[in-house]
Amino acid sequence: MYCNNKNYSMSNGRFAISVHILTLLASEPEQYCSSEYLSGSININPVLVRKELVNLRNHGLVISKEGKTGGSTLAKSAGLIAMSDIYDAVREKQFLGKSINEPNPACTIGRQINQHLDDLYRESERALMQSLDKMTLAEFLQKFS
Amino acid sequence: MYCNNKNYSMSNGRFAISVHILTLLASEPEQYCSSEYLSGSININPVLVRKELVNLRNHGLVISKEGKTGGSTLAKSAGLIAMSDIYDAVREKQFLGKSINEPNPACTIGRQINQHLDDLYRESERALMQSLDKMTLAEFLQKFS
DNA sequence: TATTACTGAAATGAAAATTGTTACAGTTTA
DNA sequence: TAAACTGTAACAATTTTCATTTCAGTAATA
Repeated sequence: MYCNNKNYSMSNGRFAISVHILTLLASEPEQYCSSEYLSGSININPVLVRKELVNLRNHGLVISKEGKTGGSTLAKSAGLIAMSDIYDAVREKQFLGKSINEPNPACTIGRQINQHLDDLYRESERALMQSLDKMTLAEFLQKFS
Repeated sequence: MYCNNKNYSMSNGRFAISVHILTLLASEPEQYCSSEYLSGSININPVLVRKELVNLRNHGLVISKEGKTGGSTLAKSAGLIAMSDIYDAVREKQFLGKSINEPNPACTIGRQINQHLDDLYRESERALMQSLDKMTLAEFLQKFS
């Protein structure tokens, strides 16, 4: 849908942070939550929250409003957002990673390994996505008592 | 089986590097390959290769021999090594990651999110492993012409 | 219309993680 | 004893991640 390959490299906290943001928004439907409020629960800097919100917005998961009383809210019902949508929004590069350096093209193995890793990753990421398809944000929220 | 949580944090190139190492070893059965040779194909520092070999050895995937004519070789037939075994060897922490900071325990969502993320990760990682189970190192090697 | 409370975004810095390098003791072969 | 390796530590360089500051722009509202 949209891809901002600017600064991030799919990795650490981004999925967790986006899930956290969206869960908070889902728990306060009809409300616009400020980045300050969100960052208070996640315990990270509000500017980072706003950066994640840019991405979630670009992927059609949240809507933001500027100005006083501004903030963010879910762009659609939590029942219509799957965990795989969130994964898809934060995903970049290949989830199992590649070596930073180019393998040796003079070597039979080195010359082809990235192609074959790509194939393997594609297949296993598909399995991962299928699993993440099974839970919606609404179902995830229900776990919180 | 074994876990060396010393310096690494499951992430980027390690899976790819370990697959590369093992593919090279599988392509030269009956031989002990030096870390120099392996690093030449991967295009990384031989010391890094030796560090990965420590891990693969600890997980029972390779055997190494010291001294002149030393090097490493597969500990078992490539047909008996699944990609999931390699994933398992390099895996650490949670593959989708957590925020570095502790979420706010005073918040209903913050207090429980890590527990629920754990559950989600466990389930989706199981799906990933099942997918990686399907290919052996021998099958992977066959793709190289 | 001035104030307040937000977002959006850039720029910069600090901290952490990753990768590279050097060095050298120990092992085995010949 | 020399040569060619492994094993490992220590440290440097690089890259990535996360935090902070700052400020322009927007919208509500008193």
